[in-house]
Amino acid sequence: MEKQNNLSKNQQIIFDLIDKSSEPMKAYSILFNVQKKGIKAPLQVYRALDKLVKIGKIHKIESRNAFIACQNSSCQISKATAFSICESCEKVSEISNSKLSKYLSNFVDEAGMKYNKYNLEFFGLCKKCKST
Amino acid sequence: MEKQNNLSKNQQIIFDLIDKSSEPMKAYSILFNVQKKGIKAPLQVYRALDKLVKIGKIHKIESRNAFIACQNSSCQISKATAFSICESCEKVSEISNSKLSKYLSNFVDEAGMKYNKYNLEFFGLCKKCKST
DNA sequence: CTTATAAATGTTATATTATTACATACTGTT
DNA sequence: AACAGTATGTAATAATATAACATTTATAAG
Ligand SMILES: [Zn+2]
Ligand SMILES: [Zn+2]
Ligand SMILES: [Zn+2]
Ligand SMILES: [Zn+2]
Repeated sequence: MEKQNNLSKNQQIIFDLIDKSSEPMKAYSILFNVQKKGIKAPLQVYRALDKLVKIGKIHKIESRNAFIACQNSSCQISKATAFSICESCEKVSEISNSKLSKYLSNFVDEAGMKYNKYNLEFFGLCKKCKST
Repeated sequence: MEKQNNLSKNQQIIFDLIDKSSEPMKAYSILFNVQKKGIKAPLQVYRALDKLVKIGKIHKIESRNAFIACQNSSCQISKATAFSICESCEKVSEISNSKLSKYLSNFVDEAGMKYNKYNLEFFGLCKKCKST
């Protein structure tokens, strides 16, 4: 049986906004967009973001300080994330490649250490930007 | 022939500090530590950091907003970085594993796209923290 | 229903990280 | 000397994130 994770009011408002956005959203942009719904302070946004990240509904793009909805219903664990980022238009997509995730999840470093979590960000030019 | 990259005064001061630090340093901690050497403003620090990152002498640990000296003289390109981060003691090491870097540099996503740059951060418990 | 506990909220203030804007100086090349 | 590129100095401000404290709501047990 799956874990239930019903979102609270603020969490739902903020998740809906991020989920319908076509690009990663920054915390203060989120704040601006939900003020009409009664969320007035940064902390209310950050608290919801923290929770949503923890349960894997969204991910943080660390190099951009921005948040994107999980595109990959199976990575609710939020422990193994990979993204492609266009350095020209800033388009971000979540990479869902089982070979890659297996390779990284099973990676053992020179000291024999295994990791329970990783975040990978690839940078390059997206199709559209490459062709122009 | 290699590119020369002589560091300027501020760049050298800041690189030396980061290089001799046993842990990643944050920008304002760097600022505090170099004030006696005449570097007084955040911008002076950030400018030196930008340059040092660009030439690959240091790397930014994105998830920590901190900077670490490159441990791997061969990655001066600063385009292919991988780190292990202990979630308990925050120890960070640069991973130098040619199989991993080849795998990631050659990675092609589902859309056939190749990337010229990546950053990978692994999280877990270091040896010391695991044993306690 | 009552009590206990954890999770979520509201609010103010503040800390931390990073950039804009503008003036000046240094370095190497022609 | 003139030029271009890089680096510096300084002040102000923007953008990102957390601390502290009071209150409320949801969940589960007794
Ligand atoms: Zn995901
Ligand atoms: Zn693009
Ligand atoms: Zn390196
Ligand atoms: Zn540790």
